[in-house]
Amino acid sequence: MNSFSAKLISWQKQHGRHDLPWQNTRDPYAIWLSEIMLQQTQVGTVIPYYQRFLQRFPDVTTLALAPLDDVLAQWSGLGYYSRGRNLHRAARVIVGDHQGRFPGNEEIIRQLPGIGRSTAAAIAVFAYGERRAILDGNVKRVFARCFGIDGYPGEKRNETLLWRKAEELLPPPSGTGENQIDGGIEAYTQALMDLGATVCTRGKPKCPICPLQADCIALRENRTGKLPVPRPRKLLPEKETVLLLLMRQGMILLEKRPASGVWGSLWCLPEMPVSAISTDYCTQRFGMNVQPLAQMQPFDHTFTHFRLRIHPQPLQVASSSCVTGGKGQERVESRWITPDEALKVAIPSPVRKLLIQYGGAQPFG
DNA sequence: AAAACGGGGTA
DNA sequence: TACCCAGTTTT
Repeated sequence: MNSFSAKLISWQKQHGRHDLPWQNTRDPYAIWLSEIMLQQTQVGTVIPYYQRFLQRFPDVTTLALAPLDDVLAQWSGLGYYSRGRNLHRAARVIVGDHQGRFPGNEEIIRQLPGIGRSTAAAIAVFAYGERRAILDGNVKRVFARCFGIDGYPGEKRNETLLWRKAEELLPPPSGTGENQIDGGIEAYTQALMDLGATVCTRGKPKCPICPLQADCIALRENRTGKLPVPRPRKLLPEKETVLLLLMRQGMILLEKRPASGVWGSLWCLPEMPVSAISTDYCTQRFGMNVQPLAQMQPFDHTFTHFRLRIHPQPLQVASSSCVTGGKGQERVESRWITPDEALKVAIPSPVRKLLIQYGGAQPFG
């Protein structure tokens, strides 16, 4: 047992998290679900979704047989809907290609959609006790500080180094040592995650209570604030758009976005160029007679690659309007829906915010 | 306003 | 393989 893993395992037993809903199970399906939900989403947010999801889809077959729309409805509000789509796709692969049994080892797990190297390793560790290295954002931060790794961890060279570290530091295979602790790989893996989430945090790390404080290069050199080094900055282009809140008899119009590009396949408010005049635009595009309603504040939504300034435009649709379509448009799927129902389908977060905000300010309709 | 975050897609 | 992309929250 090397001292690094020994320290972490013993820390985990005393100070780690032990009562998360997906701990204390060996069901690979439940563990898989938790790992996917935990990508890019914090524990506290995940828990209620995780429990609801498992109730509705208790096993992989139930999930595979369900319509995608039902899956995305359960996912609604969690964001990153491609995770939900991949989850559903993977469930169908498991039922179609693996007789409905969750793949029994890391190599096969990793071939499923939505599962990369780190996620596959985490599932294999917690479900099967396989001895595999994980390397998620938390682990990268812990390692970058502890070993004083200079340079952006996403860079190829550093990433290779980090993966090598991650594998070297694994507790030794069970059955080989005298002080082998049972469940070592699980406790070790959980320790790395918990340490990154609760102690070795991005800002204000709690170094005085860290089990690695004696080893940590960043701490010794007073560089915890400098490591890991941030991703190189790029200038963000700015774009602007108008989102139309078309109201008609208490319903609002949503459109399905194209599968590729921003907000792919999500339900969204109709978009209009800022240069257009809303009344003209709606006549042309939808064949609707509309009247502008109360002004709303523009706000920014930041993507990784650009900043989008959104101008919300509420519009009252004359009930006499023809609502079945305008001229020359490709057929985009669209639906009138009550704002309450809209919040239950897969919508991007700025649209969600807008609906909540508008619903709070005005009674819909 | 910046940083993070893990996987997918494409050249 | 080496890029670049997407979507959202936290700090």
